[in-house]
Amino acid sequence: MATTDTRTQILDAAEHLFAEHGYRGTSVRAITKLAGANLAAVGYHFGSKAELMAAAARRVIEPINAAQCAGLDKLLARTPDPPVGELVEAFAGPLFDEMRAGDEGGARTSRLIVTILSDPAEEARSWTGPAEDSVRERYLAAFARALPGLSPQELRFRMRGILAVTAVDRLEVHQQPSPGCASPVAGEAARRWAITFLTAAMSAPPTRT
Amino acid sequence: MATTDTRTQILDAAEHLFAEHGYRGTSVRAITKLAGANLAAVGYHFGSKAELMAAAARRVIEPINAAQCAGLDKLLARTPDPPVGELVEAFAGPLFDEMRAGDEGGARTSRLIVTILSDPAEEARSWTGPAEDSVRERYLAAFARALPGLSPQELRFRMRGILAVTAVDRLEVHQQPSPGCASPVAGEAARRWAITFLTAAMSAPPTRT
DNA sequence: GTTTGAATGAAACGAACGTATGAGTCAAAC
DNA sequence: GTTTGACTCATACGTTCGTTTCATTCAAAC
Repeated sequence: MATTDTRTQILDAAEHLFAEHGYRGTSVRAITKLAGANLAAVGYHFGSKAELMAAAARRVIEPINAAQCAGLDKLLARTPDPPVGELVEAFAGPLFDEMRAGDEGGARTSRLIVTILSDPAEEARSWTGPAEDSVRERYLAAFARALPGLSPQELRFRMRGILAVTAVDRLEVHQQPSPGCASPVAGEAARRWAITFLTAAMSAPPTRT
Repeated sequence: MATTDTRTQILDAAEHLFAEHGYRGTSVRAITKLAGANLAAVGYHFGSKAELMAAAARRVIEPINAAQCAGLDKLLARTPDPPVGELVEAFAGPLFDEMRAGDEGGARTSRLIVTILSDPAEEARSWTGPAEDSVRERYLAAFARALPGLSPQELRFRMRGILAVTAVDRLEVHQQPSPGCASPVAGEAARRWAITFLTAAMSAPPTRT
């Protein structure tokens, strides 16, 4: 118990701090201090700071990946050609669902994902496993069937647009709290706004060349 | 000339490195080495690393801000209620135009903007002047007229979505080059894809509550 | 009771960082 | 010819970083 406890507390602290300050902006000392652990514990349990980041990222992303995968399976079980809106919801929804999971700890989950995606540090891009790629490719194929006439390049552009928009609340968090607008717009409202926004965007007719 | 030359070369190098590796991932030593200048030159010409970042950001953002402002002026001179598509183009267009400006140096311009917007370092958020806010507020008002029935909160969400999507190519650059898809999709194609994508997204009916 | 091995703790290592200092350079002003 | 002031340079300072080392703790196995 004591073993797992320290490991888990370090992971929790790392998730929190990496999400808030990025990879380079977070020191191992700050993580162990927040976790109430010794400085050397990171080296002992994870090997290095980069591997700790990878472990924290895996722990956060795996359930989201699984949910995205299950959502697509459910859709495809019903019809071989799901409509765009449902594909968007199945893909983008889990990113917001995780936000509501924990009472308060879940809020930083999606922030960590976006931090990793946008972190300029090289260490943040080395750990992506084949699971993420495979899910993305499956959605890509489903969207391609739902949006005939769209070139593969433009489709990929739009897929990346989905990821970018889910990053939106993080941009808000990083900026000074906008006056006159409650910063935590509640995960549920943001989720539905994003799906509205993205469904319309994905459904746009191909750009004429 | 020699004075301005060193200052400009430092600015160029800083723009390049900040865009690629972020604020914390870029050392003053790396900047001065790339610029062919002495380490102390940063302190002399700019005062500190944070002020250098602010100067580099200002140099990049000011022309974009001016273009966004002029574009809106031109639209409003024609009609008091411009359509959504033209508002999107006037707002998002300059972010891509700057990309094509320099032969190759312009490509990093928009990347620097996104780096600043998404950089977790506190220093990256302190310098935003009143000019940026005023332009954003003017567009906000114009979009509000073009999209009646949209709550102010959802409108702000969508505005942030525009910024997020223009960040899209940066996410691509940070990831390993996607196989089977030429990474530099040419600024012009990305520009038109983004405008298609965003016009449809902004034009979506309000999310029903 | 002794041994074992995982886990923790305190301290230190070398490297890299942002910044500061003071001497040196050089064209223009006088 | 001298002085001035903007600029560049080599170097050093103090801090913080990721990592390593080694002694210590402590429950379980023998």
